[in-house]
Amino acid sequence: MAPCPAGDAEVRGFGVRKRRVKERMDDRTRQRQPLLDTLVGYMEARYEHLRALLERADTAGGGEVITLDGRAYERLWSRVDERRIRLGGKENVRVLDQTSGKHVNVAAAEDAAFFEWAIVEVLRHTGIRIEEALELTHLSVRQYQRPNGEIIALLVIAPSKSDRERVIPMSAELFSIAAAIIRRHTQDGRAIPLLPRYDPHERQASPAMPYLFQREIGTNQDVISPATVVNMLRRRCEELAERHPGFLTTCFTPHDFRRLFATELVNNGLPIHIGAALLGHLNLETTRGYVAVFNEDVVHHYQEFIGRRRNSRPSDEYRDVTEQEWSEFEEHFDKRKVGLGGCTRPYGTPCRHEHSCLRCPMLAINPKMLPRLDEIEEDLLARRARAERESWLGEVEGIDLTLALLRQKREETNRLARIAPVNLGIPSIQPTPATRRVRST
DNA sequence: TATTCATCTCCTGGGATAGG
DNA sequence: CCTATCCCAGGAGATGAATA
Repeated sequence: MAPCPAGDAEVRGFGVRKRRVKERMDDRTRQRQPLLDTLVGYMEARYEHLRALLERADTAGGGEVITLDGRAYERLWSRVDERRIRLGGKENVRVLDQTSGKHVNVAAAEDAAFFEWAIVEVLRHTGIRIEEALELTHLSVRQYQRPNGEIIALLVIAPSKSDRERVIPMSAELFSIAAAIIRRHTQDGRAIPLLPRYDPHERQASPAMPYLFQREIGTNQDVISPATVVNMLRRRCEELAERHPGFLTTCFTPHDFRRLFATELVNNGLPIHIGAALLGHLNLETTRGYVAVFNEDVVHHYQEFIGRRRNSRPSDEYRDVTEQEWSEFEEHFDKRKVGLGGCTRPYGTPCRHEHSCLRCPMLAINPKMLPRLDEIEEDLLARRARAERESWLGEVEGIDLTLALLRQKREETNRLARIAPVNLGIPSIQPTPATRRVRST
């Protein structure tokens, strides 16, 4: 098609309309940003509540009333349950929620709540598109070894919009979520079931793969569909609206987490081209479009970044990430060294759990840290013996506490190592320039 | 602007349950 | 054991946003 001449009536007003659309999306993100923590907290609390309820209702007899977090539930028992047991199965754990008067299948509700929590966590920690999230498989969780021997967990995102796969380093939180999903699927010692997934865009089913977001609905094992996630988020936001007025007019969609992720990254000082690599954008303008929410901040960061780069390489603005920049990004991990090993939280994000390294999930999952734990234990035992000789009672108590945590950590590490991809025969990868660089066109 | 893709919405079907 | 009903996930078309 021939290009339209400037001033053509057909394109007049197009720029204005684009700006209005952009303003609407920015406003959407601004509205949701302060609500994110509430939503995340609610999802987590809801899962914890149902998990505890399942634990207690499972052992309760029919008619027994269970009180949990101020809510009363009556354990139900029906003829169907007896029939299921007679047929060699297990009864459904159902309760009557005495507050709402509704029947709840606790086992199903707990399972749903787990995956609801997990998908929200994955979306907000990775900023990936909903389809990419649902396409994550066991094989997407990889590791690669830095030249210094350190292992970094990576998430391989299959392409959905562009045709290039991308690899993003996993934060401690993200890895613990992935491990929780894998652990849930493999808790009875079986591998993650291989399932085909229907792709609504391609209109065809994929080959059978160990999808992470799959669950049992009735007798069917199915991969969770995008519509399910949308509906789930709407239901949860509606529930929250009863207590939190902010949710009365605001509902989250999966894509909102992506906008929030992009905004947070850039506001935390991550160079925009690395942000683009993490988000899988081919064009920096796209990333800028996502994050130009807090305008002054972003413009400031962006100008500063462009300015620095102009000084060193005046004529080459939209270039690939250089080896040096990428190493700098990687070296950031080295700056996060703590007593017991390495903390691989994302670039530019502060740790909210200061002095809690022993309980940090990232520290537990790296089996390479085990010999180091042994060394530390020896050291602690020696210090304890001395403290005891000198009758420093407070010190002995403190060391005992640390020792207990350390042993718990070791046990956890061994347990996780059995299910973590590290030991599942998944090959390590060295990312090639093709998989780790920003492409600017 | 053209094209691709995300989201919404409505319909269908299957599982769970209660009651006969 | 059968059937009615409810609930919810999945499928697919429609609509509009995102992207190149």
